[in-house]
Amino acid sequence: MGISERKARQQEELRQKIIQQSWSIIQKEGWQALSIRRIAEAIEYSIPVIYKHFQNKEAIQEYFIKDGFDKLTVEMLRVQQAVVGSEARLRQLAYAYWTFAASHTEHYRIMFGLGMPACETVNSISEIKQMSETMYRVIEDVAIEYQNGHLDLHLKMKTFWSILHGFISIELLSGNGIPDGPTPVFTDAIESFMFTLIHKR
Amino acid sequence: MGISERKARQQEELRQKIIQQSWSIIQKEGWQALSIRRIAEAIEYSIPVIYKHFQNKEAIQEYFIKDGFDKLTVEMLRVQQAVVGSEARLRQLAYAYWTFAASHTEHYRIMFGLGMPACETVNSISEIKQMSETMYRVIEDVAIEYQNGHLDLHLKMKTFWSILHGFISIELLSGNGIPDGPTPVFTDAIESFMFTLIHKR
DNA sequence: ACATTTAGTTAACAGTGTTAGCAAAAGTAT
DNA sequence: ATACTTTTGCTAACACTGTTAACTAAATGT
Repeated sequence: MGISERKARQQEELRQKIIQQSWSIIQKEGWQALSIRRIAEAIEYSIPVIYKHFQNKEAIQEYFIKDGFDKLTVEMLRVQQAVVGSEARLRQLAYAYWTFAASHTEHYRIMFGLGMPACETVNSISEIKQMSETMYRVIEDVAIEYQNGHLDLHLKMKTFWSILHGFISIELLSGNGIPDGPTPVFTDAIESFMFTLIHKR
Repeated sequence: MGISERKARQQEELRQKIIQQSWSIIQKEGWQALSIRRIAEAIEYSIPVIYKHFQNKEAIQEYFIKDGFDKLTVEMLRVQQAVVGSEARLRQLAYAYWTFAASHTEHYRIMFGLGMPACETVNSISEIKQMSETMYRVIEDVAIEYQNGHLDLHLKMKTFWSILHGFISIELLSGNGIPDGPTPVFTDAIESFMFTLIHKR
């Protein structure tokens, strides 16, 4: 009875084909250019088959948002392995975030564009939760190491994320794309933030 | 020869009607719901007349973006009159920014959504320039008062704006709308920033 | 061999931005 | 007042968009 397995496999392949062809269109011509018809043409199937794999176009966007946060989380965790010390790890986290936005700008735009699929809040998307929890843990490590565990670390995390995203959005606004490496202003802000984590007052 | 004046006046009225009806649709049903046909219906004219006043839909969006930055600038300047002292004025500026985003959330979304009309960079939109220059001057006043004029104030301004926008975007992400008044985390971040402006090191 | 499920199709609906071509009204000149 | 010109606005269409109902043909189960 390997038949249904094969079918399931083929369906999964088709789903992947939808995803990868969609991504190819997005990379070449931007999210704007992605339409159901273009996808159908690219995968060489008729339009309605797409709706067998994604409830609607919003679901495709949602997939890429989740995928983006997944990749960002993986990247954050990866760079940490290369370095020891909670402080250095937090720095690395910030740079990984910047680098992700700089090298996957279109993806970053989709993730944070005003088009956040309605109903769902940030807490209901587990991929975002994972990302922010990864952030939280690294911040926590720094605070604990310097005996500042009494700080409201969730608020600290919010602040950290706001700084990261803030700088990147303003950079995005200026049109010239995001510089490859973190700018001095950015690293300066990160250092300032770390200062508030490390030193009591 | 008051005829052509009257015509110009009527055309201007029609343009205003397009703007105000568009805004009414946006407020009631969001930017998503705004279509040329809906506007045409609302102003009780046929579709092509809209193209006499705006080159295309993007131009309408651009109008609202500029309008938004104008209003934000006005608001920033207004709140400053109520208070004396460069430090207090910078604080007021930050609160005005927050309040604008909180009370005109849809407008703020349009202004910063990934849909920034292409070609134009932040420097080519004079309304954005005005806003950021208003910001700059207040920051400059603080720096000068504390004899920190040697700082790169353009970078300081970028940092300030990044903080403001960063916090608001993250707040927007969480879905529950922006709290009416600035949150403690936000004011804390603003105070930290002002600290770096005031104290030498 | 027959019935049933499933995969995939065509064709349509209702909506979008945009524009070419035309009619009518308004203004100008004789 | 008549003829001409410009302005103003409309109808109708084009080329798209997301989405779905209804159908065919193939694959599977009995």
